[in-house]
Amino acid sequence: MTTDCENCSLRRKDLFAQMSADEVRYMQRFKAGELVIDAGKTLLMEGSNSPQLFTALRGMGLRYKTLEGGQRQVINFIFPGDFIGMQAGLMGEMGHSVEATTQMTLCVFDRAEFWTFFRDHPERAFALTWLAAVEEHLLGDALATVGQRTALAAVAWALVRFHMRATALDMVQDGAIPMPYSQQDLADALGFSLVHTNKTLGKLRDRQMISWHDGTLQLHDLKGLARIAGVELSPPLERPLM
Amino acid sequence: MTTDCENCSLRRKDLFAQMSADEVRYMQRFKAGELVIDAGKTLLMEGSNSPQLFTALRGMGLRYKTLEGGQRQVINFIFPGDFIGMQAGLMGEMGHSVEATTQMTLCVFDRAEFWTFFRDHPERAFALTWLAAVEEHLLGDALATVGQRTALAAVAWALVRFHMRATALDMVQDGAIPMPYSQQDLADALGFSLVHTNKTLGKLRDRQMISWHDGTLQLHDLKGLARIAGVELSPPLERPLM
DNA sequence: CGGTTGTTTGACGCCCTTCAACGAGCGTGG
DNA sequence: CCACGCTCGTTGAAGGGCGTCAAACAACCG
Repeated sequence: MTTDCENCSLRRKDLFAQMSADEVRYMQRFKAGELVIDAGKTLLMEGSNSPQLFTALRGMGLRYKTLEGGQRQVINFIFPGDFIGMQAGLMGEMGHSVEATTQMTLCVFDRAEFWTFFRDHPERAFALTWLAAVEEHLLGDALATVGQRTALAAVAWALVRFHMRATALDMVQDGAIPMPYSQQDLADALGFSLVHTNKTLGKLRDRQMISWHDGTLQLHDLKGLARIAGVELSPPLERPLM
Repeated sequence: MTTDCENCSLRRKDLFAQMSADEVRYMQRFKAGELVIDAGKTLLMEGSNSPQLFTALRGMGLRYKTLEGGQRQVINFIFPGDFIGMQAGLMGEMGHSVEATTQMTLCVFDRAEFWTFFRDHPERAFALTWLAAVEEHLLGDALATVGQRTALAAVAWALVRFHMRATALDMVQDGAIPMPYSQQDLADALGFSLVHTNKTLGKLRDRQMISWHDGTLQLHDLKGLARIAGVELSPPLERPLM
């Protein structure tokens, strides 16, 4: 019993670009099924060549790379609506691993059908490229904060970004955001040690700008955080949904 | 007097994926002209919405973002064959600035024609998406080094990567690579200060692994550098040429 | 010749890493 | 029931990698 693209609640979020009825019908045909994966399991491995592509329907995960020294760099956090596996679909090899942080249910597409996108449905192919461009943009931002911002600014940046994305997906209730990730995950995303990340979060907590416990995050002073991060509080980029 | 795509020497490099004669003809029609830009000049500004797209034919440049504090993060170094302006072409706004480091000559495409790619030439549209996926892959690598590697490993990584790309483009003569960038550029790419980057380069020089002067870079111990960087010495990813 | 840009080196200090320890929550098995 | 192990968050102390400040040198140019 899978969700029809027609009735998919994700499609109605403001974050995602409108799709024509024709496009929706086409995606429905393209959809091979749904996959439920448990928390902590890995969906794709770096270097693998998966025959399937996914878009996250429910749940959250993360993309990461592992270096030779054993260090882990978290590339980004995966929210519902994110498309997963494009690198394998296009280049034949994933550049990072993907793992589920909570239980996730994913829309499954067959990679073999991927090519027909470009031949038969140019709007969808355009959307795919658009998506890749958005990811590149976001990765550029992440690179800039990891490279240039101090720990305090970097943590504030990550939390603000997280909040904006969650807000765009209507995941915020009474100012409380589901936050399934560990401080280690955040540390690995920002390139800081766990200890220092923890102490930096402590500073923001002492200033009563955030509270984060029991898998729930609250930002009590969004403007203050944005000032510390050095970013504008603009809504996230509109993006296509696959 | 512009270069015909037919005779473009870039197309013959191993780095770039083969194109059918049909594709070459189509790209030729798509090409609006050539642009020569002087060293130090800005080609695209962050936030701008350029009506034109480019691929670098000759010369080198760099992509960068500027933060509110005035810091600069270099996103990557631009080599001949790189496609420039995709973000503006797809999302309507550049996420970073682009500037010429040496004099550059660029192939100019009209953005308005961009859409016809997807409608009339699905192979080219596919190549474009492929290109975006490659960039995402490379950015992920960069993020991992900036986030996780020490200064010595990061500098070695950057030099090895630079060497491999230059080699794939036949820019190496007697082990000497043209290196038009300043140490400040490298520092801003890796997220280290100029002083510390300089001292790190000094260490590699003292070990007689590199020499870099007068705009020329030589790597005397590629394997040693790769070991310090913690990377495999694999050839760069094949990529499409626009 | 002065002004500018880029490289190099030394001194000093701090942000961040590492090491270490402790507590809370939570399953598992005695 | 409680002991036990495991994960995760928290805090303190010590040390080092890296940033900042400063100055000098070389190359280039008007």
